[in-house]
Amino acid sequence: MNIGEAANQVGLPVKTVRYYSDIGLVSPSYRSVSGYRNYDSDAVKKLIFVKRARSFNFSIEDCRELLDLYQDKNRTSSNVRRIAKEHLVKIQSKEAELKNLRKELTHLVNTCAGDDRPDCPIIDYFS
Amino acid sequence: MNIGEAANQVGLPVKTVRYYSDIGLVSPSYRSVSGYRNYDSDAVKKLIFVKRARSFNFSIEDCRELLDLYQDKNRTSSNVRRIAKEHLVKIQSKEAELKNLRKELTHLVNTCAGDDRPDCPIIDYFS
DNA sequence: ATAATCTCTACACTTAGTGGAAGGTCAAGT
DNA sequence: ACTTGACCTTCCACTAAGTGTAGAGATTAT
Repeated sequence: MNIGEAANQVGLPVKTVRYYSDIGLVSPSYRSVSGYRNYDSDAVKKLIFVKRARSFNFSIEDCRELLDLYQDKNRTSSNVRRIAKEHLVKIQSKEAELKNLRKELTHLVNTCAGDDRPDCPIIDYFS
Repeated sequence: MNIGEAANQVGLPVKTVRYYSDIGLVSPSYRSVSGYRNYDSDAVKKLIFVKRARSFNFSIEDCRELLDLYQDKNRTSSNVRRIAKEHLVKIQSKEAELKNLRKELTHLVNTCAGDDRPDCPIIDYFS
């Protein structure tokens, strides 16, 4: 199928599928004589795989590695687990960071009167 | 003082301070004849202000707005509070999203044996 | 005078795409 | 056969917030 239908089936913008093709993440199964990208069901599966992995915030490079493992019949689950765990650590630290930010900012917002006077603890805090 | 000393006092890389100058966020107080940026204590204060606001993940454009309010003696704290609250909403939704990701991924990682066999619930989940 | 350090501008690169321009292709309708 | 419209192609520019590097000029120390 052409890129439009593939993108439609997967639920990604055509532009994104073309981008994945450009960077060699998911290549079309072949090109037509006139240069049209053609995706078979295998390529579509890879696109879906990448879409899911991306929805977990795995980077493109992570996806590349996971995709390799996905296709590798000799893979070991420990490899996949390693990537996932490394990613988990990043997510956890980002989550903790945001939690702190949220707490501090909530406090500042609650302390700020938010009226027509110029006094503002938020500004003061940053100054 | 020159950019190096200013950057040092503020605790930002020289590159970043130069960048802030380039985008007109914090301009040096003047330029020397030879073109060197010169930062007075007022400019340094602005840099510190921006550094703090950035550490709260406020975008550059937010910082621009906050900086305007910081300098505006006729400001109302409600303006500042509005920006902060909008930002807080973004932080909260991002935090919630990461929390979900973390939970799901934790589950997947825990379910995965991580041994030398190819069976992997993480890969399965993405497929 | 010379070497070391500091600064300047300008350009490229990063992530993961998105938007648009200019042009080629394909199927359907007239 | 011709045209229209939808679809496809490549290429370039843009996003956020800087960072890295190159080449050149300025300042400071020896």
